[in-house]
Amino acid sequence: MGRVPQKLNLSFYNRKDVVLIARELLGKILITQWDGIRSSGRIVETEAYAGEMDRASHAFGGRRTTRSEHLYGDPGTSYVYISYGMHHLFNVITNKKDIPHGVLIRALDPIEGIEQMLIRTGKSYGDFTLTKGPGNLSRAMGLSKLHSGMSLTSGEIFIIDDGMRYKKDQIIVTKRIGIESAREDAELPYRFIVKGNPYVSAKKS
DNA sequence: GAGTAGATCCTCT
DNA sequence: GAGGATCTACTCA
Repeated sequence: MGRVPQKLNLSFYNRKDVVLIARELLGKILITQWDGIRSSGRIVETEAYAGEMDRASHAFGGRRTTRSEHLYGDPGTSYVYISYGMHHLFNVITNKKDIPHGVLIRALDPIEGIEQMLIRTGKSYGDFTLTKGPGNLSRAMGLSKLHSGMSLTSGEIFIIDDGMRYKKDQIIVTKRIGIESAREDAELPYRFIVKGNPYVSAKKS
């Protein structure tokens, strides 16, 4: 690619089309850096959550609670939330403050800090479940609800663009998964995955 | 390989 | 007190 990697800045996150942002996040690199350890991975699966009109969103119908508060935060911040009592899910906040748009990062292709990820998860090298699925991903990267509300444009969590682009025929668009209770909105084509990547969630849509 | 149940805890009703 | 933007292990075939 030959391009200098650039950290995504506010002008990437503050756009209105959360579905477009979710699509563009494919191929970007998510990096966490704390305790002197750097871990990173290329994003290969995302889902868009489109605010108060989206039944699958925690903010559906204008619910604004302690849990979903960070969904309403500034663009370019994180929203980490615990599901089923044990899984941390990492989201990127988009659009603008008070608009609860977010992109759930569902899977990564690990690049740096794999040793550390293996230690965090207790898995062994070559295990594709390491960063497959939002719960595993957060555990491997060391993300927890302590990191909810953190800025992604400075500090310890950020996303860079190294110029890598997936071609149109490498990207598959499907409906979202794991949100059966969202009824008809579960059918929306808001999930983006990279074709053939072994770290993409195995679960069928 | 497909289908199902259990784990486990925070949040909302 | 119920249920969830999930994962794993176990069953059956």
